[in-house]
Amino acid sequence: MASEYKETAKVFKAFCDENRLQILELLRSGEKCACKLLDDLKISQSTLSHHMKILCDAGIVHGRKEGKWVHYSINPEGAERAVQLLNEQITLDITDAQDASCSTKK
Amino acid sequence: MASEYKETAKVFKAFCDENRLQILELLRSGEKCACKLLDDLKISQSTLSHHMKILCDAGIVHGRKEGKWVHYSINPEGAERAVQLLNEQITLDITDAQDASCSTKK
DNA sequence: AAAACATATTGACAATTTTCGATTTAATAG
DNA sequence: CTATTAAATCGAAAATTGTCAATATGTTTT
Repeated sequence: MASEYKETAKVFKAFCDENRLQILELLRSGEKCACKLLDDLKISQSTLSHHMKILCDAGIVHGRKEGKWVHYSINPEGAERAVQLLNEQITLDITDAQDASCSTKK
Repeated sequence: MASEYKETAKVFKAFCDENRLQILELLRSGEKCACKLLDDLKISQSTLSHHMKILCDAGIVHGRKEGKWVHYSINPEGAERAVQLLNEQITLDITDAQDASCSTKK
């Protein structure tokens, strides 16, 4: 259960960097080649590659290799999984016993 | 639009730390006092306070002060906003012109 | 085969985040 | 009013993350 946290954190880290959010914005209009993404971003090629790895490892983005190019796109299954995971984090659990008392008594 | 990214990132950062994920897990069963959270976590009081600030600033958690205690709970509106925001990041935009070509021609 | 090109990897450094102990603030209890 | 208690803030250290230049890898073109 403890290691679940690490995996969960990994998914949401995909959305925690401004450059990655901009990359996702670019991919929302459809599949894009890495070289196209690089044109629109103010980062180096190696930095882009680093961010694409994080997005892919989180399952949010998929890379399709074609010759020397890689075409990236949003992965619908990974995206859906992220939404589901987020819902799990914030949905109240009505089955658990409610113990609202302070550990230090009033 | 650029600063939108920062605000978006701030929300998802709430879900990117293992301790914060555990805190949310504890809050899923209902409102909890900070002192109660501290009992269940293996972190110092100041570290807990730091994480609660991040969760509250992201709008995911709400703190209710009662005397010298603070009772924390998941904020349903903030949680809903996070889900909405996540959907915005990953939902394909069918209105945008699709230009899938490489910037470097084949 | 050699040159050119797109992307990935490496290594170093900068920036940010997490953590804790010490202190401060604010509230209650004696 | 003083002591005690819960939580926030501060300052510094440790850990993680983001960044780039240089280099490596794999592919295509000449």
